Amino acid sequence: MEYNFSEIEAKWQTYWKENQIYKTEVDLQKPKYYVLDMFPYPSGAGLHVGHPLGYIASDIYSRYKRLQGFNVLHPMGYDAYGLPAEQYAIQTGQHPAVTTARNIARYREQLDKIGFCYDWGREIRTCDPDYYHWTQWAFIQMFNHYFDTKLQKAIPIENLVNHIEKNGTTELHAHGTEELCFSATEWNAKTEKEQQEILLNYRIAYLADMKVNWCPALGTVLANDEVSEGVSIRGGHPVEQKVMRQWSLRVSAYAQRLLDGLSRIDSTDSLKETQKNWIGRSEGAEMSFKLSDKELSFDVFTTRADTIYGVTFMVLAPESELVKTCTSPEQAAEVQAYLDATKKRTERERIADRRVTGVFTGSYAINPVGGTEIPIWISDYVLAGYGTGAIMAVPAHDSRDYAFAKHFNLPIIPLIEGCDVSEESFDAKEGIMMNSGFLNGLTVKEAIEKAKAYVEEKGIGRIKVNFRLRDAIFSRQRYWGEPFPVYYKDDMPYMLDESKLPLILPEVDKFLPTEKGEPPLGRAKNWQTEDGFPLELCTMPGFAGSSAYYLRYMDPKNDKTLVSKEANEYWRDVDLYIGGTEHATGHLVYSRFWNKFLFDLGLVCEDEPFKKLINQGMIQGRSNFVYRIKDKAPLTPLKGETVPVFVSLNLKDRYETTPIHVDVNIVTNDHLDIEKFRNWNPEYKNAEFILEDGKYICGWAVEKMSKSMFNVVNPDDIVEKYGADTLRLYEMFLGPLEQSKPWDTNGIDGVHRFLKRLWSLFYKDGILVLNNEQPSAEELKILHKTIKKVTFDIENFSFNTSVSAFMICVNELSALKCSKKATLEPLVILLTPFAPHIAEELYHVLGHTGTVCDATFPVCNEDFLVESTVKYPISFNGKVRFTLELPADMNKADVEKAALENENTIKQLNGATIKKVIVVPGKIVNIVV
RNA sequence: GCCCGGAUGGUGGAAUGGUAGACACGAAGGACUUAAAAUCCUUUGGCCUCACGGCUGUGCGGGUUCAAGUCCCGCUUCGGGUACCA
Repeated sequence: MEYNFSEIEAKWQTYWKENQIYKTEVDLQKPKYYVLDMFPYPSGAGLHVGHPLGYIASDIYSRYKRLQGFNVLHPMGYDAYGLPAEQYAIQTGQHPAVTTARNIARYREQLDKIGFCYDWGREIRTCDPDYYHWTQWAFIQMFNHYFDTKLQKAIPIENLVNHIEKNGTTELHAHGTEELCFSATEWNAKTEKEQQEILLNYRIAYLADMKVNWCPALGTVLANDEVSEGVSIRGGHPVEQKVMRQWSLRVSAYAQRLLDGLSRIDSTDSLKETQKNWIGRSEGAEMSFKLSDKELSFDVFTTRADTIYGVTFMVLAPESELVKTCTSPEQAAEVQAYLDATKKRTERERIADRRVTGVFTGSYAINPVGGTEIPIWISDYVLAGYGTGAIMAVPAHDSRDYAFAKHFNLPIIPLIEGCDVSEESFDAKEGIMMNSGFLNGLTVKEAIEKAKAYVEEKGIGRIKVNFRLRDAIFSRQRYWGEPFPVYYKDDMPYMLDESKLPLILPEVDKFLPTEKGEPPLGRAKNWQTEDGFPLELCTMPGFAGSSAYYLRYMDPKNDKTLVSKEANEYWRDVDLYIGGTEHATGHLVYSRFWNKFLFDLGLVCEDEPFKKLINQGMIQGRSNFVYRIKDKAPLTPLKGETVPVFVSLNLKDRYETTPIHVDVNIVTNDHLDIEKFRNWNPEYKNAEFILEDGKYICGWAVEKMSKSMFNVVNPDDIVEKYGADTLRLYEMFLGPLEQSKPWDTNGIDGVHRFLKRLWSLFYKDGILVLNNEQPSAEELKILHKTIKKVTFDIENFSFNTSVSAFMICVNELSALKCSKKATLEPLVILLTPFAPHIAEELYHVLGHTGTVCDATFPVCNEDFLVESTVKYPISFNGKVRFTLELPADMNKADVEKAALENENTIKQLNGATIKKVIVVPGKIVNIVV
C-alpha cells in the first residue's frame, strides 16, 4: 500500500466526525485545559496559507494535552459582525447575513480539510441572536453599574443612588466622566430627567457628548484602536474629530486593574509593553493656578512638579472650556480666528504638520510658589482629552514647551545646574536643582517627591495618577452589528427588560443612512418598544461580540445565562490563547475589561481571562517577478504587432527592464512555466523569452501576502497536492511560531518526503513489513531521544525543531531498517499532534481499534539515553583540533591526563608550554598555551 | 522621538557560554529507468591545497572569558508598536 494521503485523510476525518471524537464535556474526573484561537472574521477572500498557522499550533498543543490525559476544550467560531460585510452589502445590495453565512461556510470547508480537533458542537457566531442575547445582556449590566474607586470594582447603580439621596456627592467614590459636586437636597430637588443625566456620569455603559473619531467615508464613529495616524484601520479613510452623543464603556475606570493584571499573564514582554503603553499610567500632581484678574482657578496635570519655578507660561487646549473664561475682550477676535483655523485641520494634518501655532488669551495666571504672573496661551499641542486640557509650560525642560517659547519669544528659565538650554530643552530627569527656592540643591528625583509633598501640604494641589487609556466609544452608525437593548423616553436612555432579549436586528430596505442622516436602523419599520418608545438606532462595534466569546464557548447552548456556574467553575479561564499581535491594544484590552466587569458581578470566577498568550508571526508572501524589456523590438517581430519580451533573472542586467509580478502558482522553484504564463494573461499570449540554460528564472521578494502581488497561496491547493498532514508539518517547519516569515511552497517536498519515509517503515513496496521483534538498544535510544526532544519542544512551542527531531528519528530508523511495532508505536503517538491523519491510520495498522487521540503520550526513559563514552572535542586556545573518545564516567583529572598524553596533543603542542588546561566533564577540553 | 523585536550559507532556519550552519529546500554529480516521475547515494559557507590539512567565517567596532552567534558597551540596518500624553 502506498501513502495515499487523500484517501487516508478523508477516511479519518469522517471517522472523527461520525464518532464525535472531538466532542467535549465537563468531566470532573479529569483536569481541564482550555486552548483558544482568536476566532476569525470570515472575509470574502477565504483563508490563505498564513491564516492556519496559529490554528495548527493550538491544535498541536490541544492534542498533546489530550494525550497527556487532560480534558481539553478547543472550540472555534466566527466574529461575524463587521464593516466589510456591510460595505459589500451597500455595493451589491446583498444582505450581510447572506454573504456572512456564505463566507462562514467557505471558511468551515477550508478549516475542515486541515483536520483540526475543534468541538464544532460549541461553535458560536457573534451575529447569532442566541449569542448576541448575552452581548446585549452584558451591556444592560454595565448600564446598571458604576465603578467604585475605593473598592476598585463595579457596584450596582442603586447603591450609588442610595448614597447620593442621603449624602450627595460627599464621600462618594465613583469613577465619573466629570467630577460632580452636589448635596442630597440638590439631588432630591432634581427632575427625573436631570437625575438620569447625572447618573450617566457614573454608569459603566453611558451616553455622553464626546469628541469622537468620525469617519465620513464609512459614515460611522470609530474607537481609538480602530484609527491609526488619522485614518481608519479598515479602508484607510480619513478620520475627523467631531462632538457627538455616543454610548461609551468606562474602560478607563479599570485602568489600574488592567495594568496590575498584566503581571499575572504569561506573554511576551513586547505584548505587555504594548498594553502598558496603551494604558499609559503616569504619576504626578494636579496643581491649581489662580487667574490674576478673576476669582477663578484652573487645574493642570504635571509629572514634573519639581519644575514649578520654571513655569513661564500656561497653555490651554483649543477645545478647553477654559478658553472662554480666559480670553480677554481685546484678544477675542484673534482667539476666535485661531480656534476656527484649528478646527479646520484634521487630526491627520496636525500630525503631518508639526508647526508651532498658538494665540495669547490676554489673561495671566499666578504661579502658586513664586507669585509671579504668567501669560495664558492657547495651542493645539495641548490635547483636550488628556489630563485637564491645560498645562503649565516649562520650556527649559520640555521640548514642546521649548519650541513654543522659542517661536513666541517667551522666557526660558533653566532649573538644573550646568544644563545648556540655548539650543534645546534639557528633558532628562537628572542633575541638581537651581533657581527653584526650597528645591535648590536637590537631585531631580528628590525634588519631584518633595515638590509633590509640598503641593499637597500647602493645598496648591494633590498627587494624582493619570491614564492615557480612554473610555471605549461603543456606538456605530451602522447596520451590521448588535442592536442596543435601549429605548428613549423624554430623550433619556432606558434599558429594555431582560425578558425582551435578544432584541433582534431588524430588516431594512437599504444599508445606508436615512435622508435625515440617521443610521440605517432609522429605516427599520416599527423600530420601537411595545409602548411606542423609540429604540436606539446605533449598533454595537465589532469588539462587542468578541469580548466575552471565550466564556460562551464553555456553555454555548445555555439560554438562561451567558455561562452556567458549573461550566465556568470547571473551565475557569483560557490556559492558552493564540492569535495575532494586531489585537494587543484592542481586543485584549476590551475582553480583559469585560471579563473583569463580569468578575465583579460574581458571574465568572477568574479576574484575568487568559493565562498564557502566544502571538504567532505573520506569514508574509513570497512574490515572483518576470522582467519585461522596455522599448525593445521583439526577437522575431511579427508584422504590425508588438510582442512583449521577458528576460530571465540573471540576464536582466543587460537590458532595461520593468519587473512585473507573476502568479506564484505558475512558478516552481523560481522556474516560470512558460505555457501557463502565456495563458495566465491574454496580453502575454505571444510573449517571447530570453532564457538561461533553457529556463526562465524568476526574481523574488518578500512582501505582504495579497491578491495584487499574485503571491496568495491557498491551503486547499496544498492539501490537494500534498495532504493536510504535510501542510500542518510544513507550516510548523517554516520557522519559530512567533516569528514572521515568508511562505515559500518550494520547501514543502522535504516534509512530504518525511511522511513517505515514515510510511515506508510500515510498508515496503506496498507490503506491510511490521514485525514483533524486540527493539535494540540503539533503536530505543533513537526513540527516547526523540520523545525527550519533542516533549521539550512542544512545551516550549518550538514546533519547527520538533519536526526536525521527527525527521532525524525516521532517517535513523530507516537506516536501521527498523519496522518493529514496539519502536514505531510510541513514535506514531508522538507524531499524532502534528500529523493526526497518518498517525490515526498507522495506529490502526499497528492493531488498535480506538482512536489515537485517546492514546497515552509516551514518556522518555532516561535509562536508554545513557552513553558509555563521550567524544571530547580537544581544543587549543579555544580552537578544536580533534576529538577523543573517552569513557563517560571518567573523572576530570583522568580526562585531563588522557587528553595531555594523546599523541595528537603532543603533535599540536609541538613543544609549547601549557599554561592552563580546562576540562568540562562530558563537554570539552581546552588547552591554553 | 520613545518602546519592543530581529540581523547566521544561494534559501527557510538550528545551536542550556563549550566542535557554528542541525533539519530541510535548492544546486551539482551519480545509481535505477527506453524515458520521465518517484526513490536512493555522494558533494555542497568562503578561500588555499592533488591530497593530508590549513586559514577564515554568525551586520559593524570595541570589551569580558580558557572559550562568545550567545554576555557587556557603542554603532549600522530591517521589522513591529506608539506618539505633541505634559
